[in-house]
Parts: sequence; structure tokens; C-alpha cells
Amino acid sequence: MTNRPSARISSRKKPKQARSNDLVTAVLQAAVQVLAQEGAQRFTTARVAEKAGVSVGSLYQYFPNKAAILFRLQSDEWRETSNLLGDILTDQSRDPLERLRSLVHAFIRSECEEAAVRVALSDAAPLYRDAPEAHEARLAGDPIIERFMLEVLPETSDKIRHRAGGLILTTMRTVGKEFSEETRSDEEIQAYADAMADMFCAYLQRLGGK
Amino acid sequence: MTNRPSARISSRKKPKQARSNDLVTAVLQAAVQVLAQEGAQRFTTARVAEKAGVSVGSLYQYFPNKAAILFRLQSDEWRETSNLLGDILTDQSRDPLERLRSLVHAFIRSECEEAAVRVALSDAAPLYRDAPEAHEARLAGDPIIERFMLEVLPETSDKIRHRAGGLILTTMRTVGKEFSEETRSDEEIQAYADAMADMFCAYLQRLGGK
DNA sequence: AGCGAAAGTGACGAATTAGTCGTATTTTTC
DNA sequence: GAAAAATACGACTAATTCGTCACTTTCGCT
Repeated sequence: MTNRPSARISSRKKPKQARSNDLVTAVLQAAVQVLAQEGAQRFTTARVAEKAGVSVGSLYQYFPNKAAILFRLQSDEWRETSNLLGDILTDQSRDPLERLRSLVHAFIRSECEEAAVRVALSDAAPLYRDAPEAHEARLAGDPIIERFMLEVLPETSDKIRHRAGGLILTTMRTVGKEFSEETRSDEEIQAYADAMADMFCAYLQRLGGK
Repeated sequence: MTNRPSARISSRKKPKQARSNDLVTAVLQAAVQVLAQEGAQRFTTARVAEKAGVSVGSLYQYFPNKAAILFRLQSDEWRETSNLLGDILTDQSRDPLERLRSLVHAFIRSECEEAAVRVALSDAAPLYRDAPEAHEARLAGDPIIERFMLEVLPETSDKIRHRAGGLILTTMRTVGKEFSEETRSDEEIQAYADAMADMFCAYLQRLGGK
């Protein structure tokens, strides 16, 4: 209902030669810069192409439309976040809640870096949000959280555990984003992440009964 | 850095006669409809004016630009939320944590009503976000939460208490928004609100030591 | 009735935009 | 080294947008 008749967003054709690969990476890098410097509103294919030192025509050979570029950036970021989740939560050698705490810190810190790009990227979300590809990509982190939750709350019912996991993940994501919209000092970041981790731990311990 | 050189957003001139007052309300109602039906992307002054049965010129007599209309809608909504906060959290006859729980429920429920408008409105946020007026307006609910927190955590240090209050408020807001982006059944809403309230209560009880 | 102020009108200018297409260049293949 | 395939180019179109301004209509008042 928001908008966009959900145009295709997947890549138009695969780059086969070295130069076209370079072109694609140049475009993506330029896209990041344009987002950071000009914001979502002024993010145009023309500007991206110019900053990439490439013609619009070439750009449209590998991206079917503007939204596709933004979606590509967003899904790269989602993948990175998934990796972060996996790396930290899976490390069986540490206490689970300690892992969660360190995840929160890592996440908030990473969210605060390059905040301008991230904010602009989520300002542009309406352009790619409704695409079907976006739906799948967003769920990438879920199984990892699910496994972690099973480790922390083995006795709890599936329903409650699942909901708790989802709540924690969304809280981290959305609050993190909001938090990063203003520039923050290191101490502030540290303190806020700690507060959030405290909240999660209190919640999980309450649910787990230990 | 996102964009917009922060144009003025405050109203252009006050309506003095009855008809101009009607016009302003007609414009605002139309604006809500356009947002809901067309989304932020296709929200234009022309469309709003047409749906309001009014000429663009008239519209621009009372709103200096497009952003001003959106800002007006958003700040009305902020005021409503503040009222909700005040009404529920201030009721001294109930247990504080019960009040918090019922606030969460009320908030999530209200967030899920008219979800289309709310989503579109926040999609349009980049247009008014950087305006100075927006900064103040957003803080409207803060003193109320502050007083509530003082009641719940009288022994806790100002710093921690303040941070906890802020965290709870932003969590409710941002997670609520994210949650409302998909349509949900009543049970789902209920259950999710409960989970969130549980999390807040566990956190506050942990901090308060009781 | 009639006058000044307030309110309302909508065609229009200036600007920006996404995406295409015919052509030119480079690389690969045989 | 020539034909074929892949890649690159960028001027251009069609559409949309915001906001203005010269003008008309309505209101409040004496």
C-alpha cells in the first residue's frame, strides 16, 4: 500500500569480463559515497554514475533500476550483520549471556560507524522494501538467533522462546538504528549498549528461571 | 548530512476566518488519506489539494511547503502519544509496573491501527527530520517518563535511571513501528505487547533490586 | 450598497528525474 | 586479423515535481 508496484530488483546481467566486474564494484562504492554525502533524497543514478566515473547507460546494464542498487547495498549489510551474529553467538566457549552482551556491543558500535550511510540507506528503504527478494534476505539472521535461544532457554516453550528471540533481535536492530541517528561519544555508546544488554539479560534470566 | 537545508516548517499565516480554518482541516485530513492511499513517495501538494477540494495556491497560504504538512501530522501524532503516556503512567492508583504494561499494550495497539498512514509518515521523515522544530517536539514525552522512572527506581542513580527510561521509550517506539509494518492478528499483537512488557518489567525489577 | 482585507484560484515556469537506444569501443574467439 | 560478442557511452525523452503569482471571489463592516 505504501507504493512501488514491486519492480524486479535482481541484477540484470552478470558481468563476465574483468572490466565489467570493476564497473559494478565502482558503482557500488560510488553509491555508498553518494548516499553518505547527498542523502537518500538526492541519490540518483546519474550522480552515482558520475562519481563512479561511468556512464548511466553502463550502470543500467547491471542494475535494472535505482532500487536495485540500494537493495544490493542493503542486502550486503544484512549479510554482514548475519555474519556478526554467527561469529559471536556461536562461540560455545563463553557464557551465553556474555556472548549476547558482546553481540550488542559489537552491533551498536558497527551501527554507529558510517552512520550517515546507514541512515540514508534506511531512508531509501521504501524503494526496495516491498520487493519479494527483500523479504527473504531480511530473515538471514533468524536461524542463528533461534539456535542461541534454544541454548539459553531449553525448557521454555517454542512459542515463547521464538517470540523472545524475535523481540531481542528487532530491539537491537531498531533501537540501534535510532540511536545511531545522532552522533555519540564512545562512552555514550558503551553505556547505552550496556543498558540494552542488561535489559536482554534480565529478560532472559526471568524467562529461564535461573 | 542526509539532506534538506532545513527550510522553515512553521505555519505561514494563521487562519482567521471560519472558512480558512475549514480549509486547513480539510487539507490535513486529505493529507492523511493521500499518505495512506498513495504512500510517502506519491505524496504531493497537488494530490493533497485535489483530495481536499482546494487549490494548491490556497494550500500554500497556510503551509510554507510540503514538509510543513507532514511535520504537522507527525507532531500531532507525537502529541497524542504524549497524552497516552501521561494518562496511563500518572494514574497513581495502580501498581507502576502494571501501568507500564498497560501502556505498552495501548501503544502497540494504537501503532497497529492506521498502520499505513504511520508507515508512510515515517517514510517521509527525511523531509522534516532535520528541522529544528522537530527536535523539540520529539521530546514531549520525556518528562512524563522521567517522573515515572523516579517513582519506580527512587534509589537508582540519576544517570542509570535516565538511561533506562530512554531505552524503554525508544524500544517501545521503534520496535512498535517495525512491528506494525506487517499486518497482525489481535492475538499476535497481544502476545508481542506482553513479551515487550515482560522485558521491561524484568529490566526494571533487576535495576530496582526488588 | 460599497470598500478594504482576507481568502481562494489554477495555469504556469523552472527544475529534476528515471531509464532508453543508437552508436562507438574493446575484448574474445577462431 | 576479422568477425562476433561483450561492454561502454551519453544525449535525449517523457514524466513528475514544487511552489509562485496575477487575478478573482468572498467576507466583515459601516
